[in-house]
Amino acid sequence: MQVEVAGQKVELEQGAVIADALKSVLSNKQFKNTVAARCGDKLLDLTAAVPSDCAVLEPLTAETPEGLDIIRHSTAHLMAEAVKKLFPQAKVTIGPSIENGFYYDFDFERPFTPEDLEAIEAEMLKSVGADKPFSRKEMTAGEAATFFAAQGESYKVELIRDLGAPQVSVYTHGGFADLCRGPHVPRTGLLKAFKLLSVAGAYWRGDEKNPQLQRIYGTAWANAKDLAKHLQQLEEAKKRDHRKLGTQLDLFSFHEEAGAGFVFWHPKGALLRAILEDFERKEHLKRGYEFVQGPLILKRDLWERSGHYDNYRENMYFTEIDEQAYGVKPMNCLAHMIIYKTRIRSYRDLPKRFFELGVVHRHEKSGVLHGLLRVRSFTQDDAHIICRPDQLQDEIIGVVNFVRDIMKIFDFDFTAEISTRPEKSIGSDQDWDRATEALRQALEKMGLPYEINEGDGAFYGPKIDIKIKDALGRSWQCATVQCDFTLPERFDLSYVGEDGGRHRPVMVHRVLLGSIERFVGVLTEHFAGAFPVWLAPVQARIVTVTDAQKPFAEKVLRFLLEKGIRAEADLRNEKLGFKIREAQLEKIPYMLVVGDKEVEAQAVNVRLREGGDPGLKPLEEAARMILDASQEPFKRGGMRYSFSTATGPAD
RNA sequence: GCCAGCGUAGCUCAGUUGGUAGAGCAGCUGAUUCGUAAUCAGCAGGUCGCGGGUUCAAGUCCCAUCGCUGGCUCCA
Repeated sequence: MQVEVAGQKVELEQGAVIADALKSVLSNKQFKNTVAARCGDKLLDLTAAVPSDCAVLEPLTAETPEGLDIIRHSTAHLMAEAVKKLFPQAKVTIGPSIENGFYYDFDFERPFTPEDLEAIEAEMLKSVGADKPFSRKEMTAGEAATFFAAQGESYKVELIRDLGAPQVSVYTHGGFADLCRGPHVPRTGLLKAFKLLSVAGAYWRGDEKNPQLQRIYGTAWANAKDLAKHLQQLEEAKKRDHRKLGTQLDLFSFHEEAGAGFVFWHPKGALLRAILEDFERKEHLKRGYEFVQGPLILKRDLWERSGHYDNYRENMYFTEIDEQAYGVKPMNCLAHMIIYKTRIRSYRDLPKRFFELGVVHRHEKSGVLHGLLRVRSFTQDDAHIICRPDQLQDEIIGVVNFVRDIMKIFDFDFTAEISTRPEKSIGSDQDWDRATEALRQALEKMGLPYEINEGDGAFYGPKIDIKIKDALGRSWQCATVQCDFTLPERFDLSYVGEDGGRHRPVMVHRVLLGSIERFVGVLTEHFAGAFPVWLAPVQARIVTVTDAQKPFAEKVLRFLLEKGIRAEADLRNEKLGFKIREAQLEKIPYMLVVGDKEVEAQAVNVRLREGGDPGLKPLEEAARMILDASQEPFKRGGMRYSFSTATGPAD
């Protein structure tokens, strides 16, 4: 048969081995770097036969994403071999490749220690040195089950049973055998650049009710250089960790004596929040939102009626006032619905867009708290849009547009997901289908790529989740758009239609930044603490050279403050270099040096955080420079403010 | 909540096999008046997260608890 092998037409015999086929066209060096092969969308072991329907056969090196993935997965096998050798009682489960590396879960009588990891790593290196071949063997499911049962590998037996396939593959290298679909590198000698990183508990099949396994995480790369680079990046990421920067920049703190997951905002952090909040208020007004505000606690009866008590109770705080039970709000929707219901609404009044920077409290499990990114008390930039069913699509598009504009202003990339009905939920299948479809169509119309997250919706409706990444590449949900046909029903929301009859509106829950706390956290890491001028709590610091310039420096400060610039003056009796250093460490965008020359010229000497040095500038010009810079993201943003007004259908 | 690791001065960290706590920075006082990332000197600062226990003796060992970190599960 004719096959195009690595770009060359080759005549192969039926059943020819891939490695041989590749060897015939590749140089020795190229072949040595080949870890597997691809035929169409199939990834294959080098030891496999060329499939009879294969037209194009490509070698995969460690440099390709697929090749790297195979290296990582193979390294997981290598680790499992080492673990079984050192701890024969450990049972193997699964070991996939993940971003930057791999993990493998073991059932073992005790947790692995850091010393164990060292021993395991040493054992892995031995196996690499021995350069053992990975060999694949096909077995019937029955044979494989018997084979693994004989070794006491009960998890593998369970996997074989659940796979339900008649035929399975078993890979062996050295004395170690593992059930796996493959493919793998041909020899352990190809796995050189890896490091075991940590141990963690993980539930079998990700279910809390299952036994907890011992998971070992590792990272693996094509070569030592890439590995070193990655480890270096991990170090770099630590430097931009918002928890560290939060202390360094004096933005916020946490206090054991006050309670876990509660943020204390220091002056600069509180100012940063306020800047974000002002920005949001303005942008919401431009888009036809109205401000509302409800109380922090509401009677428990209301939470029972809304379904929160049944579905969200374990995340709520409760209290009692005058022998009456109350719940602290974990969400803002109830107050907004109550406000909606204070009068009869006409179809002409819709959509109503109620916005609130609402403080919510959620009892998150202790183990999930994480700096600002996961707290127990936070402020949502929350809105509820109550509209007619025929307006739903446009409203969702409006919100997604809003999200896109905002993310552009902050210079964030984001990914979108649609989450569908979870097991624990309320409402009819029909409503869920309609709402899910509305969300899907909105993203389709806007041409945004998205993934489907089955069963991950809120209990009252499906949602679009927008995620952005932190310094370590972990994704955090910020914006979310949730359709809700259920709460309007439960709270009997209505509007009077053109026909004079009562109709049921639809409600959209949505947040843009998600929580101010989380957003500040991600923002801090995104900019490594060097906030753009429009967000920087301190935009300019005046630094004097000696005490002699104090009066002029104070004059400059008043001038800048009057212009609306967030400025402060460092008048301390310290050397200029020292004051510059401090301002630099505080990541203040503008340093305005004032010495005798500047007093003489009635000007300031501008130094930039980024390093440039615009030099001597008259006060007016310096102020304009700073104000211009703080407008920069809005100029490039291209915000869209179109929205439907609440006047109903054409008159 | 679960698994593991960690909690020493405001911050960053030392502290030997158990022998009774130390540095740098920050702070305070004084000197210095200086041109773009650290001026010098002195002083002060700790119930070693909190509570039990073992021991002649605990920052060090054990138990419990609170908190933090990395995961798991869950979520904005």
